[in-house]
Amino acid sequence: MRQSRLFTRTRHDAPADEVSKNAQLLIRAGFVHKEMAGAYSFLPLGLKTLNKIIGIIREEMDGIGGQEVTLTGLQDPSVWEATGRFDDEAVDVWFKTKLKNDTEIGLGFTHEEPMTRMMREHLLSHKDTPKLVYQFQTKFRNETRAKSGIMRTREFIMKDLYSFAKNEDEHQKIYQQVADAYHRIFNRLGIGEDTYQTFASGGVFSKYSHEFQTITDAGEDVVYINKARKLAINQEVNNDEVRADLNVQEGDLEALPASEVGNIFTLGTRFSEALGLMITNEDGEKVPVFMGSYGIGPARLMGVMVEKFADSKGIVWPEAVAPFKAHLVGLNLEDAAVREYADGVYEALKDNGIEVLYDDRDARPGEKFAESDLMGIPYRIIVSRKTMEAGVFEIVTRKTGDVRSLSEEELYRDFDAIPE
RNA sequence: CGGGGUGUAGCAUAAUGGUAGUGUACUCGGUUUGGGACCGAGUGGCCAGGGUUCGAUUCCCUGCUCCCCGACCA
Repeated sequence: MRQSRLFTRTRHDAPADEVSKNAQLLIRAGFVHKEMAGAYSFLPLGLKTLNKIIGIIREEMDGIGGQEVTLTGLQDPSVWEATGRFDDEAVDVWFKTKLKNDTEIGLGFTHEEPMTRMMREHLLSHKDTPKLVYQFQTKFRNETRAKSGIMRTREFIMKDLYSFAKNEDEHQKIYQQVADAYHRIFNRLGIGEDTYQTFASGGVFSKYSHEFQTITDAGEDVVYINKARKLAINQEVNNDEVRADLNVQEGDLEALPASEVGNIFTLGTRFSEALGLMITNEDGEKVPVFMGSYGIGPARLMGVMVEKFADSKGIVWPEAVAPFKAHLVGLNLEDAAVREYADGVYEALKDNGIEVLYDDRDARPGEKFAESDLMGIPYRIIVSRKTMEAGVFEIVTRKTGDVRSLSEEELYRDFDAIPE
């Protein structure tokens, strides 16, 4: 993409009403726009990154047999009343509104109820399980206090997966498969090292649920971690009983701030019983489906990555999620020969399948470098009169600042092999 | 939801009971051209409603907004 056509601009100063690093940098770099408290719009660069995160999650969900759907965000109260969750006393984050005919409806904050009811039409036999169904869908939560930039908002896309098993044994296998997929996702996003599968409070059907907590100073939670064993316990369940269960001493745990980037939860038959999602088992008996739910917030992940990887110059994206792999920065473009040369490099990079943002603007070098650093694209390719005459390309790795010269042939052939 | 703040130009900020200054951004001209350049000229602003006052951006009230701390986050 030609930067001269990008409608967003960067800013020197962060808006005064943003305190979090993620929002400050994402706004300064032109990735997001704050519409109101807890509601952010995604601009071209931000949407590219968000979609890359979503793409990775989607690949891993598909990889374990997940089938993607999109449920409506409008919620029928009757299905929620069946589980007692339409009551504002039971759930305090509801956004509710009314149809023109005065019928009350809700805006979905999660989708267990409608998903469970919908599946009544499709799951009838134990032969119909296991099934995994997921979506990337906008959730609305009327949080009393939005905070931490894009990490805690009132409207956000969530990947929510629901699993349907014929019994608890089958469910446990799925649960583990999803946990494994989550680990792969966080590894691919470059935060696997600092992301812990964390014991958290369970429910009626399981003693524990699991959160995936990424260590970051921007985190809202505190988790107790034993790094050697890759073990973590959420503050809310860090007690004698749980530590005994996990065979860990209090003194071996380190309290660290963390952000919850995912969770996996055994629902059991709570929803299937309440909503009548029954299947016929091998013995001809009607039994409720054994369910699980599994969430990941792509935008929160994006915020966590900014928080963890940014440096004093700006954002540093992992290659897997950067809006572009390369930032082609053209200098001396007022010289028609250099511009023609740079344009050619841009076309060649695209022809070689390299996602590239081409700074083709007639701006000064310092400004271009500063903006490039702010945006955090992993590799900067500089072309100028100097590099044109020398017949080389100057490659700067954003993360390390390493500079190297490559020939044209090396650039196109070895780009993927450039070490970080 | 409890407590505390906040609101001035696109953005960041200053001053002020007598209609507002600076930086940046933007426009134009000129000089520049490998780390957000320099000179000159220009455009552009007091959250909303009510009150006090000769006069309110300023003081008071109400509302709204946004931020922070706490609670909450199934």
